[in-house]
Amino acid sequence: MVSDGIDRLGFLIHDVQRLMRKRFEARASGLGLSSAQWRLLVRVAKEAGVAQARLAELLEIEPISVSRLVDRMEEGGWIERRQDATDRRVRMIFPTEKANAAYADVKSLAGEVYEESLSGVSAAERRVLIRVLDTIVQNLTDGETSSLEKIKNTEGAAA
Amino acid sequence: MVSDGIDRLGFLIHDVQRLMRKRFEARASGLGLSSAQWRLLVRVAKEAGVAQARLAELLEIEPISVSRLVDRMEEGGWIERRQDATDRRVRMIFPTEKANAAYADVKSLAGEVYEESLSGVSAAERRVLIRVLDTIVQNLTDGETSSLEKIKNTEGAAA
DNA sequence: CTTGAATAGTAAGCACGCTTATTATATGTA
DNA sequence: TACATATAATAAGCGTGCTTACTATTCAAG
Repeated sequence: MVSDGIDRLGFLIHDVQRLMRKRFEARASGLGLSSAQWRLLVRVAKEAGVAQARLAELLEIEPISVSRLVDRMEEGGWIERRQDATDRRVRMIFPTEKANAAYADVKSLAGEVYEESLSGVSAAERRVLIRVLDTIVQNLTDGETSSLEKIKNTEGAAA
Repeated sequence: MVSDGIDRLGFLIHDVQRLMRKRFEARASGLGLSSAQWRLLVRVAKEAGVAQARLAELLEIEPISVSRLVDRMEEGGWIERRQDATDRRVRMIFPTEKANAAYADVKSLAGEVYEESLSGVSAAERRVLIRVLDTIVQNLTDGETSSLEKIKNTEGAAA
């Protein structure tokens, strides 16, 4: 137990997240999509017309962060804001044709990054990895379940 | 293989990193140390007098990021810049007494966050987790080994 | 209907990462 | 020695997250 490596968990997770994001963005740089934009796009693709506030819940970031992310993605031609007819406070978000066209490409690109990441890792180890990461998310989400409990986050996300 | 969850790896890693950072910073908020500052402090504690450029290598961030992080940490009274006598370009970084005093506390605090994260995860699963994460770091670090190969990153980091 | 609370979105300003460019200093070679 | 190159640190400006505070709009209670 002296050196099980758990004391490096934070550094490890941080490094893995950083390296995966970096590699993804290097691959996707030709498209002009960052990983944050890709995460948002996945949600919008599955739920066209979603309101920004709902996106903030789904992505678990603050509404203001969605606001500015959507600003840049609208400028980039990835999404489109439309007024809701019945509630004038709401901006509905739709993917553009450009986004729909890029979707499959970027998804398979993300898959490539995952495969490169997991080179030399057995199927059994992969299952443990995913299960443990799911557990960590659950453990750390308890206690701030207020706005999250209603989110069905388990329907296969793509990246 | 249809639904092994690997297609969620990026999202999972991202979520875990975000949640762990958030919880750590909530705990450490009383001290005024962010997780980025804590990472830097761990390095400086082990290698007092290290140059900023070396810190950038160790932390695997850009020198300019170190520069501004060090600015804020100097303002916060965590570290101190000193001129190198033999090379006037170099600023050597030293931890302050305040940093040394807080070190053990923050380290055990980080350990608490890890334990909360891994609640319900067996010792065997923890070993797999750490080993797989190490493998991912290795897989994704290959090919950009230019400035990293000389870094002994394996001497037990604390958080 | 009117008023007060809740909700959707944005603004301003900060932390921490980045790229690109600049300044100061060392170093290696003609 | 002198000049070209390399290195250490910083500046400027951007992306993506945050907190706090604001406006516009809707909804609920009286």
